[in-house]
Amino acid sequence: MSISTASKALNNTGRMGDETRERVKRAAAEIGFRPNALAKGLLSNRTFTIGLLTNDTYGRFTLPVMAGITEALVDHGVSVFLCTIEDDPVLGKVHVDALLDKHVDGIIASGKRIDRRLPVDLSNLPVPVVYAFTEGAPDSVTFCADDFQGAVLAVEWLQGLGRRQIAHVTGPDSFVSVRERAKAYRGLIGDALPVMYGTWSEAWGHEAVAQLWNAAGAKPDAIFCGNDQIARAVVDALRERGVRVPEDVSVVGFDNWEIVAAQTRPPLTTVDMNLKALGREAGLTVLALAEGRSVEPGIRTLPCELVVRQSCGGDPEL
Amino acid sequence: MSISTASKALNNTGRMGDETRERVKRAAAEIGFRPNALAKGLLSNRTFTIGLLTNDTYGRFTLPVMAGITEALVDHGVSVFLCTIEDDPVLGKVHVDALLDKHVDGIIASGKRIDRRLPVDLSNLPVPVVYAFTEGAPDSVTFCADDFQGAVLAVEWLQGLGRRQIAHVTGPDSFVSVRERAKAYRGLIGDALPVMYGTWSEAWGHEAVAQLWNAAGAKPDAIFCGNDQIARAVVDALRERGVRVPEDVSVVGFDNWEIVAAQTRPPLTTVDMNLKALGREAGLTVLALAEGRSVEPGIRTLPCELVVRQSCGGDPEL
DNA sequence: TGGCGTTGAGAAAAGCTTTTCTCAAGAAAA
DNA sequence: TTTTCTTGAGAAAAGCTTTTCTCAACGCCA
Repeated sequence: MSISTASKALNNTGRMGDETRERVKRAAAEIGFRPNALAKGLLSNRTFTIGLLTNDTYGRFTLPVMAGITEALVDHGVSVFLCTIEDDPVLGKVHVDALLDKHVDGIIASGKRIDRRLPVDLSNLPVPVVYAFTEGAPDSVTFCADDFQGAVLAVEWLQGLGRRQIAHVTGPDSFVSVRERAKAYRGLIGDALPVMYGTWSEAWGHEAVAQLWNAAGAKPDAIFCGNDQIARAVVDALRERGVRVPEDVSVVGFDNWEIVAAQTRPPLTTVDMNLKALGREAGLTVLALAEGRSVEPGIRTLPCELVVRQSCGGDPEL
Repeated sequence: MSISTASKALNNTGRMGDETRERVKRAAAEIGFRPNALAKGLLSNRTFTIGLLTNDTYGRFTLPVMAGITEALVDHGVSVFLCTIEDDPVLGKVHVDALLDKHVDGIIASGKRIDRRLPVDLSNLPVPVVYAFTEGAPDSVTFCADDFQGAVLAVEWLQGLGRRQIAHVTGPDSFVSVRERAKAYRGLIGDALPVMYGTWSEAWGHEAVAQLWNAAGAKPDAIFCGNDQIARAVVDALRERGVRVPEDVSVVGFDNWEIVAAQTRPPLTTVDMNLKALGREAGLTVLALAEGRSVEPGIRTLPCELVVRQSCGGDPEL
């Protein structure tokens, strides 16, 4: 039996007797034959591997993205190299070179904020590059969450519950995400209350509540927080002051970071950025590019959704 | 110029004039020549890739392990496929098959607890397998943290601070880690106080404090917690009761999960399992096996270390 | 000057698949 | 019976490196 005949039998190509084809397949199954992906890749210029580059050490954002990528691509036989490059350009180059040497079919760049670039140059690479949750090069394909729409979702939810004095405690206004969310908030509630910018820490959540409650005048009946850590601290701080959540004040977070949102007492209603879906899209896109299909460049924003738990009141069934 | 001469020039092998060698190297650098790793792998049976298999969705334990692996191997030109297989045997097989097709040099299995196996059969694979923070097959190489020693570290630290009534609030006793830590605790403080088994949740931390403080008799002056989430809840619960940490009660956690330990008020003194070092060792070991060096099978425990913050008092400088 | 050793460089094979070409045999048509 | 198709199967090349072998040329010694 010649090698070429066997190859054709297994790939259902070429012309041959059905009986021959079956016989080959049986024999192959019997000896547990595995075609060597390296040889195949050498020939076809497709390795069915991609690289995921990130500077997100804790995997806070990258892990959901990675999960989405894998979910979308594992069925296509694609495996993913995860490269955590911190913010080190040298390390970045080492990893990118390793990926290129291995002839990955494409690279997805990810990160921990959408207005910063990875410290590596990904232009003029011989493989397609897609950006997910990090700033992309001009004319590249970039996926990110719709911060504006997410914030609208949160604030409208609070308004729908009858809340009118809605405060906004958020992160540093150097973040585009923060400014987008603040803009959406402003658009819905006007200029009655100031946006409270701070750091992404629990300490700031406590501090902000202190500022709000120590000030003279009416207190907020709802607080829209820039992330779940702040929200958690806000909830804790309110409880410590004897303010009931959600009866007296509704609190909504951002990120749906399970590990924080679900452990807060009461568990947080929060905005989920759908990072997994974002990863899925990015994975399918880089695959399309690898297969030579053309993809319109530009920034694609994916909608957020609200995950209702108990920190706002309202009927979780709705 | 023949291809073979060029190859020898670039690899500093073969015999040729220095001038020729230099000329080849210059030319290669000029055109940005990259040897094709696929072709090289086809020939040498080394792909400089390994697979990391895990069922730890949140990356709580796997990410530090991964960071260690990468850190140890990136210098050797090795890239790592990360495969999150949840607890799905089918998904596990899909990923393992994909890895084998791609001829990874080895596989590292990891997980979220050291007394459970991944839902995949990794015996009789054509590549070496190393286990890190998950239960390994018999006669395999397995790395895990020394829970007993870590617990000793924690309790002795409390004792060194003069604490005598040390409670132990921990997770379910179905976990080997929990039993190991409890055993170490027992060995040091005797049977005076019961070990309090519960769940790995903040709720349990609150509940446990309630039980301890609602009971009649003397209160503990220290609490050794089974993980940082419990420790955080314990600290919160104590504060809510007006008990001062660390003045009245010292609290020590386990895991050194930055995101929890550093945000707790006060920040947690906690046991670090050195997962990064564990990953490094696992990476170097799988590399050694891939290179044909022989490695003694067995379980290797790596020592934990105590990270001193402020929840115990004592001088962090010591 | 003939033989031998050395040195530099090229040829060829191996590693594994897939694809394209070629070819032989058998069947159908003339 | 001879010619023409059709069908099934094998040969060969390509994809890229590395390694082993071979070979030509040159210098040196006898």
